[in-house]
Amino acid sequence: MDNKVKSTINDVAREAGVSKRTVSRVINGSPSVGQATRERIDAVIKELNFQPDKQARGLASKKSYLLGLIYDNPDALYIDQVQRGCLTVCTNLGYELVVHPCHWQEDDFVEDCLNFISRSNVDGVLILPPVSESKKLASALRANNHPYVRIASADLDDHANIVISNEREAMQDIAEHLVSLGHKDIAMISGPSPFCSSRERLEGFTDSLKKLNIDLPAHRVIEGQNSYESGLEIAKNIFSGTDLPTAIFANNDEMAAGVIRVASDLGIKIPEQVSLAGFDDNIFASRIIPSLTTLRRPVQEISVVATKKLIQAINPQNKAVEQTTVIKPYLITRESTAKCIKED
Amino acid sequence: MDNKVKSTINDVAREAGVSKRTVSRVINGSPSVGQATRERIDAVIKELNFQPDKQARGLASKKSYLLGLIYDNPDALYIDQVQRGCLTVCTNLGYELVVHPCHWQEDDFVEDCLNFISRSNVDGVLILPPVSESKKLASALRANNHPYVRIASADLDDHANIVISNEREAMQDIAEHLVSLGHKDIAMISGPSPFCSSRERLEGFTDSLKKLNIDLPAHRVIEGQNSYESGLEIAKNIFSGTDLPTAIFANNDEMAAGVIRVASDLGIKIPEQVSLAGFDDNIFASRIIPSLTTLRRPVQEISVVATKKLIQAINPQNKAVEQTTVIKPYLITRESTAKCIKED
DNA sequence: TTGTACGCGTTATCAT
DNA sequence: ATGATAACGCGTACAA
Repeated sequence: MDNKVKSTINDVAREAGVSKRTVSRVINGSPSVGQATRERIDAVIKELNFQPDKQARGLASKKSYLLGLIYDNPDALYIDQVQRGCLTVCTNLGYELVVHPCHWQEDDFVEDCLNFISRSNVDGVLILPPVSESKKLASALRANNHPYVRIASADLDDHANIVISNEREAMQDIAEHLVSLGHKDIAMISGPSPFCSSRERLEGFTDSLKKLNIDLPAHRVIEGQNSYESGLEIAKNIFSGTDLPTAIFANNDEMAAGVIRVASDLGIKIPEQVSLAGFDDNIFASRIIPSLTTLRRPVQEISVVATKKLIQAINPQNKAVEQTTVIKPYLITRESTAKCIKED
Repeated sequence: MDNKVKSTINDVAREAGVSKRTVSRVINGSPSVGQATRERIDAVIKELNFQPDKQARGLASKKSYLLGLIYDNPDALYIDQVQRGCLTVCTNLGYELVVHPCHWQEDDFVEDCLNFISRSNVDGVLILPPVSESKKLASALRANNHPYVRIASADLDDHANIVISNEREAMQDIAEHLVSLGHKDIAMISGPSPFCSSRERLEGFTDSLKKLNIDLPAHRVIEGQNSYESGLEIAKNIFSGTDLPTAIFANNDEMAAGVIRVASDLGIKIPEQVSLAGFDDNIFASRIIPSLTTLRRPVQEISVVATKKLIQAINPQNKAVEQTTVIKPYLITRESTAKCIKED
């Protein structure tokens, strides 16, 4: 196997007895190449194990065949799934994935991302929540003509530039699930109010419950920070009161895990006394005791769609294939929710 | 801010009134540039916000300033930490990180990795366990002169090419911890025997216990698959027996989580009846009930060292700074281990 | 349908 | 210490 010698387009051209311009045409799938010529060149390409050099290609065409992944998300599992989904598309189309964690709360974060893009020469970027909610970043990218696709939980951009996880609608499923179990006094530990996802979930939950004739009063909504510690703190508050809700929805599994911990410490049985549900289907949602009823985003599917959109945005000449834009999370029922035993 | 126009080395040269060769020298820190010239050029570089183009640089110098990360590891948290550690070094030195998950059990995996390297033009690769244990991959890389650094749990390469997590020695800590709590009848759920890490941990545990005059008999060692499901299965076996061990060490937190689940289902109290410890300090180790005593690898620190080594391997002209090679995991004590109550 | 010639932004060779 | 000039591998007007 002549792996050692990297053959160039010139080698292919010489070997096939054509000019390198024609080889270039074949590589890039130009239609104006004779059938016979194309086959001959294809054969030589295989024989020589030729792969166009990304650097040279980039230098000449202003394309790097690199995609950037911008995120600032403590959920490693989420990131990992996004990366894997993304790469299934990338590899097929000759793209590579360059990762860029950032700190979106910091002042220079937009500059930092812009800097990353020009440094690395990525052709476009995928932006994960919650960074994807940044209006500033999106405008900056648009202003600099950088192709991008956001993954977010609300409809905050042109549909060519976004894939939406419809969390508002997904909340209907958990609302119906809890109500069908007989719960009427339900509490919600919401996420940080600046996040779209928090608002979508809170409003989706409230609305869905209302449709089922259940009220979610203000005192039953407590804002958390989406962290385990925050879950601990709020759970202590809830459980120290005299009238407990019969069910709790936590904005994510992290906080739900905090609730489980406090309940366990206080001897409160989940789901016997209080039902509990989370959001994410985080890795420990199925491991924890009791295992968590939760809503799972089809993360990998979402990132596949997003990557396809991004590559489409980078290559506008390919006529736009219609792409999905909205994907709904779905309910996973486990041990932490059960029939409400409280009498009316 | 003239962000829009990307200035080139020519702009800098013209503006500074020198040839571009000199600018190039300044960029690359060549010593043979006059003090005054250097300062003038530096000023222009700042003024024009000039950044050398990676593509062009790569084409000319055969360096892409891209680093590859090769792994096949279900533990997303581990990967994420590696990436973050790696990037702290990368960003400072002008490198970017390209990720490449692979399937190291498959036949063409070496070829796939080689392919990735030539496709992406990465200057070198970081290899994570368990892929890092592959002798075939390492030889192939060496044969093709591809710089690489492995992160592994045993001393299986030249110290310039490896960072070792000394798990054998770390096992001494958990052994001492359990014995100091009075445990004498200890079981171990080991990892898949083909993995170095499994062997290191098993032998390390056995030896450490022996030094403490505790025997780890063959029937107390059960081989697992490092998966939650595998933990479930083995735990069912152990707990269905008549004489239970007083402590169990599981090769990772995933399997330990399985043990906790089965114990909970069977009404066996951890740590009251059986102490339990894991390895990794996985995300749920601190969330699960009871929280897990475990061994944590300083993953981020390890990946920082590994990345530095890799960049050093890529640029051999920089005189080798002495680098750490061995880093020991450390014990984290939580709820799942307690005093042995069983009488002698 | 195919080929020629040049340019992309940088590094490297060899002078001076 | 500095500079002219040729690579590097590929894409692309323009020509044929």
